Amino acid sequence: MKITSRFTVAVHSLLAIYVLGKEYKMTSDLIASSVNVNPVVIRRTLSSLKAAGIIDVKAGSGGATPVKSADDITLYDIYTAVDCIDGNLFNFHENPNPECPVGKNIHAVLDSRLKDAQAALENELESVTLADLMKQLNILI
Amino acid sequence: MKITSRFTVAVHSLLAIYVLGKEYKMTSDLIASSVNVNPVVIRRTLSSLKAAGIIDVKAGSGGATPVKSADDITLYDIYTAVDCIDGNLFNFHENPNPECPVGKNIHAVLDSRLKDAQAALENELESVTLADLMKQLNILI
DNA sequence: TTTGTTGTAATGTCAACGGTTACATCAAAA
DNA sequence: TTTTGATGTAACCGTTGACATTACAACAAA
Repeated sequence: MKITSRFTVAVHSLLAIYVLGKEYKMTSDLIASSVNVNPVVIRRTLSSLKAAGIIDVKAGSGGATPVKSADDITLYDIYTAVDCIDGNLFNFHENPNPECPVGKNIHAVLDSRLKDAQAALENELESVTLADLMKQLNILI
Repeated sequence: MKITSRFTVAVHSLLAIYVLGKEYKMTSDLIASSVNVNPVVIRRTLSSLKAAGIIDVKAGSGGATPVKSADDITLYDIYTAVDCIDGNLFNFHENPNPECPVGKNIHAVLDSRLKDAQAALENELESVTLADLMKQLNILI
């Protein structure tokens, strides 16, 4: 099972907006042609990023523009903005048998371990900003 | 998106086998009644764990038994045994546009960050053994 | 008012998961 | 040797979520 590509699409879109936005009007069509997905997918992504206060999108006249500073946007912010995961990364089987000593205590034993693992992932995402990626990207361009 | 419950089902099953195995014959039916899923789901899980060399399952006479020491089984071992993920945790959109400066370099910029995040998750799973969980469980029983 | 764009609903396809039935295979006890 | 109780596995189903796509209303600026 994988984390939805909405996440990498969102990161890609933001890089496009923040890096190319001065030169071009960043419409959903233009971004879509860079990411190589349907423009509607981009509009949905931008809608989430807008709701999270990361960018602004102009209906009518068109174009997405930065709101937050790239230094203040972490990969974790993007990951939560596009709703990769609704709470728990790990699925847990429902209704373990409370009559069984293992079933009765499985949550007590396992829950915190799963939370720790998820937290490790999310902390790592938290440690990277969009500005970090832009620095790297500007060297390559 | 979530990591399949095969993982927590496998951990639950192993705890049952390692903790209750001395007292009971651990058949797929018995484990299924503790986990509260269909016995076939358990048989599939046990089959994976057997292929990974963690347990032995006796066809015919029935019952699952430990092979590896609980100290030598990490949550990561279980996670890989049941194939939660086939390589990359993060899905990446295919074919970003190589004509675009962002599309051309998105992998160079993002891949290592995603790998780091995934590694953080997996290292955390690697740091917990089945024996750790058994210790906790035995206190609660 | 025309034009280009965004917002969003609706629909279709596809893959994965988990549930379930069915049955062949197997090993040990009777 | 037959019976019994398990496992191994194929087959099929229903559900869910992702992503693609079409369609069109709403909108803002030229």
